[in-house]
Amino acid sequence: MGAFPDCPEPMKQQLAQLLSTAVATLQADGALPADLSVEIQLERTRDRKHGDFASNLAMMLCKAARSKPRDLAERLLAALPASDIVIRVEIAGPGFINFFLAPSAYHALLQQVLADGEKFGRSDIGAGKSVQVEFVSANPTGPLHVGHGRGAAYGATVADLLEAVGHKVHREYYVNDAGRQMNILAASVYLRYLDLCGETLTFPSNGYKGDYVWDIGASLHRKHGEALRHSTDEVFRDVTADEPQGGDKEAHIDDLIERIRTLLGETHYREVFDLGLNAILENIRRDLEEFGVHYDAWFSERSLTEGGAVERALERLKASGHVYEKNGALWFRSTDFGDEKDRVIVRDNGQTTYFASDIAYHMNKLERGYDRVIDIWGADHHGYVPRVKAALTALGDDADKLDVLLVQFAILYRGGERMQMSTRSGEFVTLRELRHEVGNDAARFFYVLRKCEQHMDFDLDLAKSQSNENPIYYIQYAHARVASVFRQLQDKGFSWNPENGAKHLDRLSESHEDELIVMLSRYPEIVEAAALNHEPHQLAHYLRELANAFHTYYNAHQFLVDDNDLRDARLNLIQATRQVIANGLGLLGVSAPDSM
RNA sequence: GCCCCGGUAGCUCAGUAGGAUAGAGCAACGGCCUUCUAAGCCGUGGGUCAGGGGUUCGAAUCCUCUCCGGGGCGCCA
Repeated sequence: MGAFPDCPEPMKQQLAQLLSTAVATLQADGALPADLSVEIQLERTRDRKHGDFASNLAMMLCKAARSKPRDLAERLLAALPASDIVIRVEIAGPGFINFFLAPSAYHALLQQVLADGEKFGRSDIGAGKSVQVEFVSANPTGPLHVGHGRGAAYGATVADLLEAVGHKVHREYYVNDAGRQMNILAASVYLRYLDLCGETLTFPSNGYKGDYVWDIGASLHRKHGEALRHSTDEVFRDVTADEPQGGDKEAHIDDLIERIRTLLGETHYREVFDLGLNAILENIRRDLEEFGVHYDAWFSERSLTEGGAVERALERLKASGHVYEKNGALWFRSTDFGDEKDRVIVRDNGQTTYFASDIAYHMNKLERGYDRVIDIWGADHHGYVPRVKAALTALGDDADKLDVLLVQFAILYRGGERMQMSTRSGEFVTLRELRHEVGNDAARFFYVLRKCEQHMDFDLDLAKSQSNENPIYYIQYAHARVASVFRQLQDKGFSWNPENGAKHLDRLSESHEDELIVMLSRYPEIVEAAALNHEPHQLAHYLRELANAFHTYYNAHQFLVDDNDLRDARLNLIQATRQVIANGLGLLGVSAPDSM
């Protein structure tokens, strides 16, 4: 443990070490095949009658040993080296090896929590490996809505967890600042501007209808007055009819974009475009920042095109021989790599597709030398995974370095009715509204309470009306209660002597105390599992259990007792509890208040 | 049609790379505040783990089929 030379190996690792020594001994004796590679499995027991940790090792190896599980367990037990932290080992059931830990092991752990403080639970098992995590990356065509919130909370927490276990994490937002959607936004802004100039027009059915588009149109008007105004007749001349008028909504908006572009000229058009882009991007940035979601980089899609990266990616693909021309377009033969069909990378009109940019982007990510690259996408993009991996493989890159984590939708209900989440129609609940309604803490916690592949039903009315019953308050309350106890210390004429407490931890003999200490000792294992499996919900659930153990203890026993030794020992315990809750909530981006 | 995710208590969900008698919250019911914050605690009831078949010492967990729900299958991004 290079980063923390003072802290002993976690209990679990120590026990695993004992078992592997025993296995090696049996292998030397010929009781087990020498070439057998053994993976030690140890797990927390569900019932303390079975000790603290259990291993199914004997049952796993009984075939290789040509022996009954219980017999093998006996031999393993005999070969087990002595250890300070183990008080007893038993064989139980079909052949489980159950470890009972010494109280001193738990007492040492308690002191370690106090000594490590906010570092407790962190580790360096990530060994400094670099990981890039890209998440949210919503198109800057409108404010973030509650659907994006899940990706934001999940991505931020996964990133923080990975950092906590020793990875070097780079958080990135991919800004889709090129492409058709942004042009539609620019056109929408311009049309709202014309409206404010006094023009009468029918807004395209495919335009962005949200109120924020009016706002951007208004700031365009403030800046330029009527200088950019063109008559409705001029703008809509020769434009394909919109769908409600019996035409084609896609052609209608595309024609409008071209028309507006021509009328404004490239400079002014770009100005309108950038005004929309920057206004929305700034809004998104602030929103995420307020949500406790921070980025190291905002990566522009346009920079890929302008910097020649797309061109370079296409050249490399061509050189790989997996590209062909058909119907005037350029295709990538992704079927060579298991994709279900080939994909266009340059359209017949000469424009590169979004996919082409994405190939260039992922090429760029790998060129930056990360050990791992994690993309967090909405589940609706799942079909996209094979083609991106196919492209990386075709480029000669290691596609296995890329992990795509798919986050299922949060389905929003209000008044029992399902709500649509369409940026285009302007009908959506923004992330900001949600944060204001239920608070940042509750929102962050709620989003990571379920594993990412689980669909999420989110009843807004319920979240609002029951905000006091949200589990987050239960956890925060436990933290506040500890703080409150310490505030009461002086009022009662006591003081806390942690050194004295450390000397009398054996006074913590109540079953509630025992259970709480065991819960605390699990924390490093939980952080590790949550990080490596990208499952923040494990930490969220753990914290609830920890809070439960604390509340139960709180109700059963008085901490501020007259007995100095017992009082100090109990204060050590609850201070450690407070520390672990604060650390865990911190990793989830949730505050740990001292009073509520 | 093909692909991805899900189906566990009335509701919302956990179940740790198969492990010992299936858990929690909410909802329901019954208790606990002259004592460190009752946003709390204690207790009760509630389940053919969607269904069939298979794999093995052992399956909610792995394989397979069926049924149900959500999403995806563009020269859109």
